[in-house]
Amino acid sequence: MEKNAEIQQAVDNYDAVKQIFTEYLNRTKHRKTPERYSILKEIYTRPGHFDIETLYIRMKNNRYRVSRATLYNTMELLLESGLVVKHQFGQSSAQYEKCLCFQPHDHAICLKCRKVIEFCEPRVGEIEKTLLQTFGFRASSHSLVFYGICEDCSKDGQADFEKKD
Amino acid sequence: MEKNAEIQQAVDNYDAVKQIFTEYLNRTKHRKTPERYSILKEIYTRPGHFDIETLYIRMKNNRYRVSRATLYNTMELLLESGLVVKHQFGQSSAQYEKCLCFQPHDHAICLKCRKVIEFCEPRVGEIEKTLLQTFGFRASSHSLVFYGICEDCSKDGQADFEKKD
DNA sequence: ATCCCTGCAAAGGGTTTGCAGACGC
DNA sequence: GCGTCTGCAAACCCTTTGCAGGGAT
Repeated sequence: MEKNAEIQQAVDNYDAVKQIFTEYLNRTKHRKTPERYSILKEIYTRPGHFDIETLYIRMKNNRYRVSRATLYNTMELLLESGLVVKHQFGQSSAQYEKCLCFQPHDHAICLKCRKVIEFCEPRVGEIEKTLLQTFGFRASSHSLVFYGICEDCSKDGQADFEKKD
Repeated sequence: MEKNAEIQQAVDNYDAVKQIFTEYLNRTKHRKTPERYSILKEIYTRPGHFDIETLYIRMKNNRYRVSRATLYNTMELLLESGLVVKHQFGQSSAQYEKCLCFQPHDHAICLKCRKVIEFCEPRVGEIEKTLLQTFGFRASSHSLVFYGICEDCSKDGQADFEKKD
């Protein structure tokens, strides 16, 4: 329980993450370039989801000079090292998220304000078991996304729905 | 129970679907063009998932003349009429599937052979309820996809894993 | 000094759009 | 005949690729 909190804190700490990344780069014989570390830093010092274009703009505003090509390239390494996860919500551009993958979690996206809610769902694990029993399918990962209306937007526009009695 | 079977048969029947589509076109004041019906027919007389390019080739081989633009356009109508659902697995092209949406279902995709398994999961509905209670989020739809190795591919390549005792 | 990595720009693939002609209404 | 739908091709967006120069090792 408290161990999880510790881990989570480590995740938010750039130095710890930097070390993990360095080990990954050493292990896979990739060069430790300043661009790669500045990208990692930018990702880990900001909360939430982001796409490549957003990250590109953010880094540009922070006086870093990185090309989109390098961003795509580096995201690949971060994905493989498990420091980042990638989501493909709908048909728009891919969304990335910092994560050490200790806790796979799921998402609910508001169709009005595009807000993303994150939550953990142990029952998904049970569904996985059923999948194995029924089809012999061994799941290694999953994606669960709910689309709907969040609480705030529910209050705003659909107040009439509530009155219905 | 048996009613479901009846419904399912109706779904597979082009004439029944044609009528539903016609009603939709009337209701929404869209024109009933031959292209739209031939697309609907092509979709409903073949099983499984497909993408636009596959559908385009298939129709070309069947002496139908439709452009990709019309396919995209018509898919939009079929989506809105509930006769087709759209999936975005990964970052490749969108996958479509015939469906009257009586039974929303989920998918498991084999990372080796790309086979898609379909299954229904009532527990997802329970997760939806939790989402409403916890965050006040009203889900209107969802997407649940498992990635892993199917039974067949498990036998092929990972036989060693089974022996482990 | 090697040769991987970077930045730039062009190419690529899927989807959308603009336009002129066709045809459902 | 009016106004929408079609086919074609160009435009579009996100992502990948090719190439020459630069920097990590």
